Amino acid sequence: MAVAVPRAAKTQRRTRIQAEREELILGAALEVFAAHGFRGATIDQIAEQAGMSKPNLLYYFPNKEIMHRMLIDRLLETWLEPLRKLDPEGEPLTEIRSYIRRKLEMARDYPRESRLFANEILQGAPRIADELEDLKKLVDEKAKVIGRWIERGKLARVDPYHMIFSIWATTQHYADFDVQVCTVLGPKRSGEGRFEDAARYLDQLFVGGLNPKA
Amino acid sequence: MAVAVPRAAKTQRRTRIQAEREELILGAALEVFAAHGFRGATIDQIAEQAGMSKPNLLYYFPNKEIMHRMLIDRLLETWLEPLRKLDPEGEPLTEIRSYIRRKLEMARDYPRESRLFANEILQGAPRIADELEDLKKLVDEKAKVIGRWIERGKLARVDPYHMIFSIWATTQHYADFDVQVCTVLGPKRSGEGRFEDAARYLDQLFVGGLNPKA
DNA sequence: TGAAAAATTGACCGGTTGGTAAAGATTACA
DNA sequence: TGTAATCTTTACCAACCGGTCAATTTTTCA
Repeated sequence: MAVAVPRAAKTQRRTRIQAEREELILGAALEVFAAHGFRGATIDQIAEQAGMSKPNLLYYFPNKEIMHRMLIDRLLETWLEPLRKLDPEGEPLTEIRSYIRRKLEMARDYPRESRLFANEILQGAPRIADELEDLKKLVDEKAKVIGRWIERGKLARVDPYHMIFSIWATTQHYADFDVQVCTVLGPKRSGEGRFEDAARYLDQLFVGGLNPKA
Repeated sequence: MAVAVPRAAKTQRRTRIQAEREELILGAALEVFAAHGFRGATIDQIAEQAGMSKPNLLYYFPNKEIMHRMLIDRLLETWLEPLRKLDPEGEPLTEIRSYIRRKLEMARDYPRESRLFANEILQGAPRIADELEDLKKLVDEKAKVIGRWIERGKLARVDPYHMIFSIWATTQHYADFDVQVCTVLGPKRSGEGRFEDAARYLDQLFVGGLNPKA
């Protein structure tokens, strides 16, 4: 009789338990979505990971899509922060280098978020077409900045878009393809030090490749 | 009564229809697995893509795993060919540049294979642990070659393993993240010319980054 | 403390999925 | 041509999956 949908209660403020449980669930969902993709993840798995029953989980999030959507939204917010921080007034090569460093740190510290995103893009981004348009706007803006740097002779004459792609690709690779990276590096080199090696290498690669001397 | 399992018939050679149908099915399976991942793909989808009924498909491949396994095996065979071709006797920078070009061509011509592999790695490579070990051996071998080139002053002093990772990442990015690449480039630049632009950029990046002058 | 609100659970439901059984249609070939 | 092997289809099943319901337990707070 009584419609008991506290999650959707419009004007009602959230309980302490609500806030805690929602965080717990989102963490579990991130783990499972990142590991199996949207279709491959089951609500039961997420519930078990969160240590609760399926109906209990569904009491907080009415369905799978909403959990996924919330994770994607939250992800994009923090994920694009390094690119937003690219400072048009800064020293070009320094800006690019710290962008690369920050992106690599994110791959190290938030691999699940990276894989969540990769899963979604890989399967054609069916649920985030709008967000990709926003991403395009940000990239357009930053590509212009990079273009101006090039005009001023501060960087080699490269395509700014493909430059950004190559930064994304090389840094996120260490999160998305972690299993492959660790297997290939072998047990001795696949400790956390691999990120320092990667940072050193990428710095060499991009400094060499983007220096305007050529 | 009679066990009718012609696919598994040991010593019997394959029918013409068998060969045709198996190829048809594997093509359909590649399409669906690449788009949805192993778990996300359904036998019904694959059967429909192949234009036949599900039981008919299962007459040729007894289950989903076997189709997937066969695709992965076939994929790795051709996928690693460019790396195998890296010639220890060739001119180092030229060898690397053609390796990059070949990998980029594969991303352009076989994007489904790339996505199939990416899906598998992304989800922890549960079904191809053995194959990854073989991959490691090949990379170990080629890393030594690259190491010798560096010792001889033919390449900048970079980590060969991370160098290979960066080549994989930047080239496969154009297959795996195609949706994102096309959205960001916009309708005008996302034609097939994007691969030529990518080739030009990657050539600049790696030639600059790997030149031994520094 | 007590009662209302919030949180949790077990039982259940309709649809999907991987896979099977068995009978019918087609093809190869002696 | 006849028939045995191969191929295809219809009907089906058990397990799983997303989600609901109603009842129970726990928490909040007047």
